[in-house]
Amino acid sequence: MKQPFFNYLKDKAMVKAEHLPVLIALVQEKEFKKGALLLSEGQVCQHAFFIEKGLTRLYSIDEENREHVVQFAPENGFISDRESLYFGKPSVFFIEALEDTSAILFNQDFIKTASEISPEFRNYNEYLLQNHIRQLQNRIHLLIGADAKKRYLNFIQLYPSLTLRVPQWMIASYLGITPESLSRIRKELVTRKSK
Amino acid sequence: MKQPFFNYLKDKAMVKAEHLPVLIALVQEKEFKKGALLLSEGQVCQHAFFIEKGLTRLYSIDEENREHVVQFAPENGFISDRESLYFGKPSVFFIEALEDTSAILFNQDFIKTASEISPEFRNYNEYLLQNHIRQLQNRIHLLIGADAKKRYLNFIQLYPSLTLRVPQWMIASYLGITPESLSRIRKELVTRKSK
DNA sequence: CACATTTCTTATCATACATCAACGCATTAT
DNA sequence: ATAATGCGTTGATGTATGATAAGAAATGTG
Repeated sequence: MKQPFFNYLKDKAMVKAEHLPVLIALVQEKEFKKGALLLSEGQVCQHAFFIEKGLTRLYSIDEENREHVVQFAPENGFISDRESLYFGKPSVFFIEALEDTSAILFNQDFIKTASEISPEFRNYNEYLLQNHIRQLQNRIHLLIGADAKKRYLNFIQLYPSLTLRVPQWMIASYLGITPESLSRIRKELVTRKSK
Repeated sequence: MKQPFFNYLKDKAMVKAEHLPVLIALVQEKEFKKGALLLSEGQVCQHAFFIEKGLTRLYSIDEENREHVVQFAPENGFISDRESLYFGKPSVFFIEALEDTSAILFNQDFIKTASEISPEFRNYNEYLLQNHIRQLQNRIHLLIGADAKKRYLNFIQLYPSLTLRVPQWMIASYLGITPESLSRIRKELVTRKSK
């Protein structure tokens, strides 16, 4: 149990062996069936999730009932609504398991405590924040400056494994276009390449 | 001087009086004329900037020589290329003074040292990161889900003062549209309202 | 297995926004 | 003053993407 998270803390976050059992004892593990919601709109997000196995997405539903995918998180990824978690506001997002998923749950208190126990954890947590900002800024950059085809090409380059596991219409939603448009783009790319 | 930064640390970041002089001693102050660059593409960003007076923008120039405005920072705002600063990579961005500007410069070392000296500073720094993420996610959300008019209305609501100080074409760039389109949107809004 | 549901594709038409070009009005430089 | 430059506006036209609808393919379910 909790083995992937243990390994992740050890190898990626470089948490010292002595601190590992202490930290691990503070988190819960939970299973979610495909389609289950880890977070619903209106709830205050109580946990961040570390995905041990499976695949999840963060998305919203707007006034016109359209879904907008904000993020995917597969194995070894983190997912949560930081705004809700950190600021204690009701979330406007859903988090859904796209496959049967096993996740580690931890709250802000855990992050605080773990940061005090382990400087390595603290550093890694800051790294995660910085990295998150980097990704978001990159995405904004693409949304502002690149057309749909470029954004799609960037996506498959950045997340090749997701391209296969995630339904196309969700990728379209992530890219900010309709499924039909993505379908056209893919068609064009295939025929272009075969020339 | 450094008075505005001093006040900011005291009032916003809640840094204790005893720590203030120590921290202030570690940062530099610098003036930039309108049009001057605080950071150029290709450079590794060495500082984060706290704007005491004036106005700045972070932007990039793409292959087709188009500018894309990523962020504005007026008085009491922070601006930097976090990716370059934190990860030590050459920046793809420019930071420009849009007005005569007075800024406080500080590097990663300062943040580290200040965090060790003052827990309040550490907390505030984390708050800034979380808040940055919140803003970026919000913007992505708008870019994905809202049309240009909605994004503009959101902008003027969020940054009413900027709307007056910043050239329209830069706002258009920030919104991801052309200056011509923004001009038309504004025209439409004016005539709608007067009905 | 058969049936229902979801996902993907394709086609047609509609629209938001981009492009290109011209002009007026400031501001700045000569 | 005059010229030059930058910014905002407007009009004509083009293009990428959206909307709608229908069918094909894939997937799930009794």
